[in-house]
Amino acid sequence: MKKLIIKDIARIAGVSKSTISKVINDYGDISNKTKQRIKKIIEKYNYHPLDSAQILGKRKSDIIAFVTSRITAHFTAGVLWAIENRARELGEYTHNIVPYSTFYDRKIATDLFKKLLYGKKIAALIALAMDPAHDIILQYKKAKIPVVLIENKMKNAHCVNIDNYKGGFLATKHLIERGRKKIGLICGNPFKTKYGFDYTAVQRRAGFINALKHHGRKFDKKYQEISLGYSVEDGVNIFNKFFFQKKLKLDAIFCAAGDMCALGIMQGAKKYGMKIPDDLALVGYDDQFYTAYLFPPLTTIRQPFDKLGTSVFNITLDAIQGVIKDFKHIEIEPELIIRKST
Amino acid sequence: MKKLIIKDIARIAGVSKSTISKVINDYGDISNKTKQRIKKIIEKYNYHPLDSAQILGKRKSDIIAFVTSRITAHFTAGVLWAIENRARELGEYTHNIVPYSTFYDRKIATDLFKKLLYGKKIAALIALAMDPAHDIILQYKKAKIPVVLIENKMKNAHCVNIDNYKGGFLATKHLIERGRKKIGLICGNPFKTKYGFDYTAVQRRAGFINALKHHGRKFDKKYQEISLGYSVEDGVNIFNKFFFQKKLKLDAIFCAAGDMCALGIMQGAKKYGMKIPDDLALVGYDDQFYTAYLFPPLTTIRQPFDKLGTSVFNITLDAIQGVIKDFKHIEIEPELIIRKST
DNA sequence: CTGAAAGCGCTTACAG
DNA sequence: CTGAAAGCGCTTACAG
Repeated sequence: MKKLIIKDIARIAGVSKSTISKVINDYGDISNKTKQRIKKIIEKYNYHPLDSAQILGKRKSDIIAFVTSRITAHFTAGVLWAIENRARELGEYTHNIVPYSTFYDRKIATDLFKKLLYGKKIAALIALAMDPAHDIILQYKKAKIPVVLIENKMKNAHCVNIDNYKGGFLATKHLIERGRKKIGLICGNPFKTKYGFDYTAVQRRAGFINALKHHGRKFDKKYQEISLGYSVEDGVNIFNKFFFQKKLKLDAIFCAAGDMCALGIMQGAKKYGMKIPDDLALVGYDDQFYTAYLFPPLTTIRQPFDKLGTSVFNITLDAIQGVIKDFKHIEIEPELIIRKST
Repeated sequence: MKKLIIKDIARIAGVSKSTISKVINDYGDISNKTKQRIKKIIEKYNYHPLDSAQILGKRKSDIIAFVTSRITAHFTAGVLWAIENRARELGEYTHNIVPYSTFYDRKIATDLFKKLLYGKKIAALIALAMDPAHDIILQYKKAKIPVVLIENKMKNAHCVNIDNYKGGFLATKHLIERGRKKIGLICGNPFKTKYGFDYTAVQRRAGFINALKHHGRKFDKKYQEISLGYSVEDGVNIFNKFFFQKKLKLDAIFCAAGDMCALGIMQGAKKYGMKIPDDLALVGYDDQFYTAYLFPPLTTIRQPFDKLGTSVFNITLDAIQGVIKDFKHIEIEPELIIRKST
């Protein structure tokens, strides 16, 4: 059984290829009778138009590319799932949202952005925690392909963030209100380097510093450590740095570098007999599912994936359809989840 | 700046489109000089062939589809990442492995399998924990598109599994050797229903039962509970069922339904003052990263993602290239990770 | 080693 | 409301 093509279906239905094409694409100017008849034939013969031929014919594709360093990372996976679900809900672009990993490699990312633009004619680009060159963003703009950035903020692109500043502020305020005096901060790299920097770290740190100020306290650099790996191991190392190298007497830590890193702090505390929250209050970031089941359960900042995904997908659709004039910049509210660690 | 097409590059280089095409595809019969010269021009002008035109021209695509219920689920994400990395290592099909979620919906899955076959001309299909109809597998066979199944076993397809029987056996044997007398089993649905069944549950359960037999014990149905959600909540409920409804005096549980469910058992034990492992030994399944950091750290069965990913990708490549004659059935060894919960 | 021409399977103005 | 024909941007026998 050879694969059927549009010509075959046309012959079977006794009409022209044009007519079949119009039915496939649901164009208006076909009599309802013909349309229904042909739809049945398509169904019966299990005909599927070859999408590369469609793309070539239409001079554009329906593909929305979703680019990030690692599509299977926790936060990313949550966002992607939310976007896919939103797409499915709306019945638009289901199975046409194609995820790409760049393996944390700038060169791969740059090449990919170009390939998607010139070699795929994608309908839109969604990029999570990526830092594309301005030049590339401009090429997309010229080609009229919308770019939606998550966890970053740039000109000539739509940007959706979970308000990281607010997350930092909320966490810190909470620790202050719990009566904590010496609060350590752990965050990703907030400084610009040639390899890029972590936009969320900048924001969360600013929230931390401003919450202190707001309560009449000063930020002391000594109380800050940077985690590049966001890992449990980083947490353990930083615990040692705080308490044994620097010999600080912290009574709280805000781990803006995420729950995994906070888990490392818990390991350290456990090992040296420090009680959480009595001796040390701890706030994480992300609300990874297992944090609710730790002993003690971890207070943390929840990032509302669903809202984020919905917002991103809505903007992407609007941008593709040209409904939006200006570039949108959206901040989504994070949520403080209070548990027993504070 | 309009997008450049092959004609433009041909004009710029002063050669024919055929020649450009041959350079792009690295066909042999081009003088090295010309080849190098044209490569430079392609680079300089940032030319990217439109892949849908290539697919149409070549009458086949380079896309390997990766289909599963939810590409962002824990196990899936691990496997996908391993496959992507293997592809990248080999420099083959990078960014051409396209993941699709079927949202746990059989109809969506069936439609997708057909669309990929007829509408995409994919090079191969990898499906994880999917249960496609035999009929569909046959359609792929006829079209000579290789199908590689992970976590399932069917005729006319290559199958790669992590030996779930062995995982069940190892876990149970370990508990017996720790001197446990009354061992409960929690697993996914091992029974065939019209919605399909969980192949891994069947295997792990068989391993459990046989390990008992092997040590002169009998399997008692009373000691078995089924988790359909693999969730913490399921674990909590089953804990109550075992100890309060059935009033069993278990001294061990093998939670073949995964670490999350085992986490639920730990919650239950914590709540009612049962000490792990003293009162109750516990073995999970999956070795999700956080299990090492629980109190106590969880003994569990590790599923070697990397080996699995590598094996799957190698088979897929071989099958595409037609190097394999028969359908391969591979079992990968799981690993018992002993921690403090047993 | 290189090029002219036909073909891949669709879509889309345009004419009727 | 329907169809003939040109076009999308590639590849590929084939001829030279």
